[in-house]
Amino acid sequence: MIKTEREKNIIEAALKVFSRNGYADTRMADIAAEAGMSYGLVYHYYQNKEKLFEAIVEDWWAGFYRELESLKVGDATTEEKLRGIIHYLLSVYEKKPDQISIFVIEISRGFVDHADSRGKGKFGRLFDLCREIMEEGQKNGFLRNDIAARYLTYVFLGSIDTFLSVMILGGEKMNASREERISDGIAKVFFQGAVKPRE
Amino acid sequence: MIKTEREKNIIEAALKVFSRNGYADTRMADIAAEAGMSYGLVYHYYQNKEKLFEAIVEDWWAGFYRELESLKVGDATTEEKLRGIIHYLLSVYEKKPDQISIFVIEISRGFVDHADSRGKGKFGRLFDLCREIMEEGQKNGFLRNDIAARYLTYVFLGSIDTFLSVMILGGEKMNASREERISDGIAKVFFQGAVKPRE
Amino acid sequence: MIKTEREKNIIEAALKVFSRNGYADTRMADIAAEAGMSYGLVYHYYQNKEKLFEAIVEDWWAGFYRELESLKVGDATTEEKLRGIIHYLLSVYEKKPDQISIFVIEISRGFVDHADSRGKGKFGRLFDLCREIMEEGQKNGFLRNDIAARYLTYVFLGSIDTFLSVMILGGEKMNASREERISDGIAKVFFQGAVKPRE
Amino acid sequence: MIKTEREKNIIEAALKVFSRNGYADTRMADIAAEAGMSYGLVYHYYQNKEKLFEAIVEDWWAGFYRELESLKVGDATTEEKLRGIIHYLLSVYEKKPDQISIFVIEISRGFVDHADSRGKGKFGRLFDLCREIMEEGQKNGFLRNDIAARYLTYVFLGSIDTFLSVMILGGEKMNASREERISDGIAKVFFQGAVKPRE
DNA sequence: AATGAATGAGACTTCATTCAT
DNA sequence: TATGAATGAAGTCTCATTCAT
Repeated sequence: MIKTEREKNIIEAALKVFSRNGYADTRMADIAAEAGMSYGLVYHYYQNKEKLFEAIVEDWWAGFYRELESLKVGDATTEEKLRGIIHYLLSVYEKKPDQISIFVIEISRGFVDHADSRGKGKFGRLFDLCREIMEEGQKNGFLRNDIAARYLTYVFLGSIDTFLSVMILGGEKMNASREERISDGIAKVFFQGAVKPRE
Repeated sequence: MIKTEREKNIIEAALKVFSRNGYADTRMADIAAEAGMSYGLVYHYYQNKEKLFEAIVEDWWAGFYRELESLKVGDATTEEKLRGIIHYLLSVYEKKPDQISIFVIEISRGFVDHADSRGKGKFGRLFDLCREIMEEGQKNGFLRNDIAARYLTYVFLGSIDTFLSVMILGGEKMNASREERISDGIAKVFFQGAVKPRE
Repeated sequence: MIKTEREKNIIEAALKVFSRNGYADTRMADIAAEAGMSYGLVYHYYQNKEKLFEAIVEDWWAGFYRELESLKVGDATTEEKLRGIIHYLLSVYEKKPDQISIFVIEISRGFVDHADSRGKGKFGRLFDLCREIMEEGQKNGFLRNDIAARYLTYVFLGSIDTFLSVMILGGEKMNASREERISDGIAKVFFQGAVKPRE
Repeated sequence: MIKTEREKNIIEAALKVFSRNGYADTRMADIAAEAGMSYGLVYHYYQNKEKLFEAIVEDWWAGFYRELESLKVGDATTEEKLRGIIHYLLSVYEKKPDQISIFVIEISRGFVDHADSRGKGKFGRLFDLCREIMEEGQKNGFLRNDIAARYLTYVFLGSIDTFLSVMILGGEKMNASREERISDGIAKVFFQGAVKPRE
């Protein structure tokens, strides 16, 4: 899927506006204005608003899956893999907060709407991939197996998701050291629990 | 805030439709139809769509805060309090899934929009209440204090939120025994971590 | 046309609200609120908004005609009669500014609309009565007859009308001495002209 | 303020419909139909009904002020200047009766409403300009100064206004010779008074 | 490629009026 | 008499989308 310069412009602008206003409150004209072109031209490249949104979502998932898959098949330990996911998501937030914003606001929730038009299936695939890593971790004895792998997945992804949400909500800036601290916090709680270990 | 029968009708119908279609895709006419009345009557009771939505949100938070506050000030242990929150949210889901749906879809995300009109401040208060319980837990030595209380809060609420989201997404039915199992799963992971305890 | 207390309440309230907001921007509910009753009751006495408005207009014209007719048939001089009209209108403004406001805003202009529903014919009758006085004045040699009586009428009524409009616009309060001065100003210009008389 | 052809179309159509039905009873759809286009297009050019109306009013005043200012600063006598104003207004009526109609029906009265949105301030400026001419006339000894300049202004403008109103009401057609006669009638009464001069 | 004029479905909302109580 | 719940016609306005240029 090679993109022309124009297409990249549009996607970038759309990302910004969708993440700022949400899908419903975004007008094609806003996106065009943000991209510095007429809205007619946006239609030249993207059939309609829905398709444009999907293109963004597509981009997002494409990158995410690439990362996830490579993590999954790699020979890292389960802990490393899961830390890798946390790290990946937080680093995307650091570099492209709008993209995460779309993910959080429209995809991870909006998916309820419109059958699959806004990514329900894709979201399911994320869960699946993650769950497979969990199952692997249970099989190799690292993770507890008195709790279903999918439950572990929910807790895990939910934690990250809420962190991201809160940061987006608060308009918080991210930087490498902060990311380090947060990543570690999520990982620690997830792996060892919130209860203070007995000395 | 005493409500007439009609007002209850409307709120109930609105809850159903908003949770089914999301705020943006809900028409006042749909709500009126669901409530079996003309849309004019809806306007007789609620100034406009936004205000009607707010009334629902208000109801939700009112109930939630009541529960949370009573949990917070009670003399239960930190663990019991946190389990109480999990239990409360899952049980509301069991009894009134639409209400949780609104919470998850529109409030916990939509709050980004519209300044506070969709509950950003209220959401903040939830976080605060929860964080205070965490701080108490840290003070009394139950919870680890190498991780900020607000981070613990995020992981905790994020886990529950994702569970709820996934169940809503999947249209899953809840029942008491299932609720028990899920509650326990979330609590276990949160308290003891996902790592398999060494025997 | 005997009116009950209730009917007088309504007319008074309607007068106030119509004059404040204009016909189109007045809601039946506003009138009812102003009258301290439910709008259902307003309908009990007046068939609809149009009819209620007409009743007010009717009242207004009834009083005005009574005055005009009595002036016309009286044995006062033409000058006295015309001064009488000026005086009457200004004194009504002093006592019931809302009533004049209705006259000015809705009747003297709004009459263009709705065929006769808002008083076109009545307005014509005012012109006629006034013109007859002018004609009489021309006949008895007081008024110049190189100008059509109806033109004199327009100038005469137009002057008063504009005074009233400006006062209403400015929210100006009227009192006896002021009324005296204004009456005299209008009369002087109308009778002797604005040009400075040669000494 | 250069206007496209379309904008002129719209203004013209709006002028016609507003003057025919009044502001409140004019629907945007009517204007669009009159202009032979969809109502969407009207909104493409004018933000909303209020703004469209304002644009018309703006146009009207712009032309009027241009005339008035040039009259005021010219070196004509006071009498010529005032006759100039009468002539201007009547000639506009002759050429564009709708425009005068708007002025008379909605501006010169409707200004009471909506703060300034319908031209209260502009109307005040007209009074001021006219009053300045009156004051000049008083200073140079042409006009009587036992009557306030603003009172002279009211009588003067009121006379013209009523003529215009009556003609609009009667749907009267204007032509050059008639205009001549009316102009002269207004001027004569205003300058020399309605009283028959003693021979 | 590019523009933005043009269209019209559709949503929100108002408010006169009716009517059961 | 009196109330205000209930209805629905009608109007304003938005905005995705099409299309001539």
